[in-house]
Amino acid sequence: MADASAPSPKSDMRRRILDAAALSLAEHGYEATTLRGLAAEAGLKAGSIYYHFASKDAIIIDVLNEGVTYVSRAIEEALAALPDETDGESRLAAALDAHLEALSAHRAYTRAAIRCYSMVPDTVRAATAPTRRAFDAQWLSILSRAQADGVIMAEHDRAVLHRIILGALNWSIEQRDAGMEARRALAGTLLAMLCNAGRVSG
Amino acid sequence: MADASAPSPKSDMRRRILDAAALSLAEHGYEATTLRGLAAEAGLKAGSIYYHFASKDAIIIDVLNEGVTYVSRAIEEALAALPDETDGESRLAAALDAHLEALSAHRAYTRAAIRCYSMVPDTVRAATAPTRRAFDAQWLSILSRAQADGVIMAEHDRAVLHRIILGALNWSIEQRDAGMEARRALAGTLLAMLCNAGRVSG
DNA sequence: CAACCTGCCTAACATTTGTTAGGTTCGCAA
DNA sequence: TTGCGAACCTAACAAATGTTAGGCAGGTTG
Repeated sequence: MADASAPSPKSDMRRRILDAAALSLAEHGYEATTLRGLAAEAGLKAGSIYYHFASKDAIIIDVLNEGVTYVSRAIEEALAALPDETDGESRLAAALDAHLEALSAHRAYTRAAIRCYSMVPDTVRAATAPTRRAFDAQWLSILSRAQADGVIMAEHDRAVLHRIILGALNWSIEQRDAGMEARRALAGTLLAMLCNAGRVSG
Repeated sequence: MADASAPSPKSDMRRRILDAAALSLAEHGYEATTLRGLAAEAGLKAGSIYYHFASKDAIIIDVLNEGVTYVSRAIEEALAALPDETDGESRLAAALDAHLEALSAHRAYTRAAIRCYSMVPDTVRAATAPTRRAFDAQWLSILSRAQADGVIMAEHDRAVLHRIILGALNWSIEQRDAGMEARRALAGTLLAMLCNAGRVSG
């Protein structure tokens, strides 16, 4: 269950630093996230952070990767939990719900990952790019299957659908209220739009 | 036509500073945007910026407001240019196109406005909030009319539709290719999704 | 010529940044 | 008791930040 890289929870300080970094990144961005600020939030002094991390960027890399991984795993597990005979529309609905729910459940990490990726130094972006590419591939695969199942019309470009879905879902982190009611409404409306697009006019 | 606050173009330095700020904000964010960096880009020294602006935040406020205003005015003018008998779906399409085209045409300003708003100091956010509220109202009004015209089913919450549209459209600024072809595909697919949502399953 | 304004510059200020070197404290092992 | 490593601290470093005070060249106006 636990991370392979952390065989025993000798100290939770590393996690507290990551949590503080995620929160600061999500709210104030990369440059405004300072080691002294993180230290104060986590309950130690700035210099001590270097016992747990090699540099500021090493912290940011971990936060950004975790933010994407949370969502990716949530979708993967939600789909894996479905019965084999689940219809295509329900599978798509489960993916949308899982994505939105993960965004909300780990808001600091996901918000940091979404909003800070393009403002971060090249070295950090390079270190987090593989995780993001895998996540993109995951959604493209979902859309591919949805089209194969006839849930979404095949004439729509998957890359375009991908951008619309990602944009619509990820935009929700800018909103104040991330309540379950708002999430259901968003996922429901988006699903209806996806599943009916082109059926009438086409 | 010209700004009331700038009766004559005695110097273009103010605009060059704003352009540099928009570019820096769009690419690197608020804290990474430094007065010395802007000065170097605009072709003067850091201290001289204070002849044109009262502070760093005064520059940022202007950039963020302009970014929103560009899109708002583009939509307003596109709709005003339509014949009175234009059908609802064409009106909605024109709004989507104008929004996307304005994002691309003034990419630095619009990207700065979209990505930096929530990372900026409270004072800056407060100074740019009215412009954004007016823009929100503009889109809500468009959606309201589209529902009245029967283009979009009335049972969908306008606020939810608003978030989906804004998210899908604004997400496009993260992409490398903002070519006209990609814009048309995005607007076309989104329009199809909007106009057909619920017609079958409802 | 003198006075003045525009537009820019230089030089400094206090503060904050990431980072490092060199401790200190504490618990566990031999 | 001695030794040792984990976990943290203090104090400083050079560099960069927004901002300000004061000055200088050049054109316009009296």
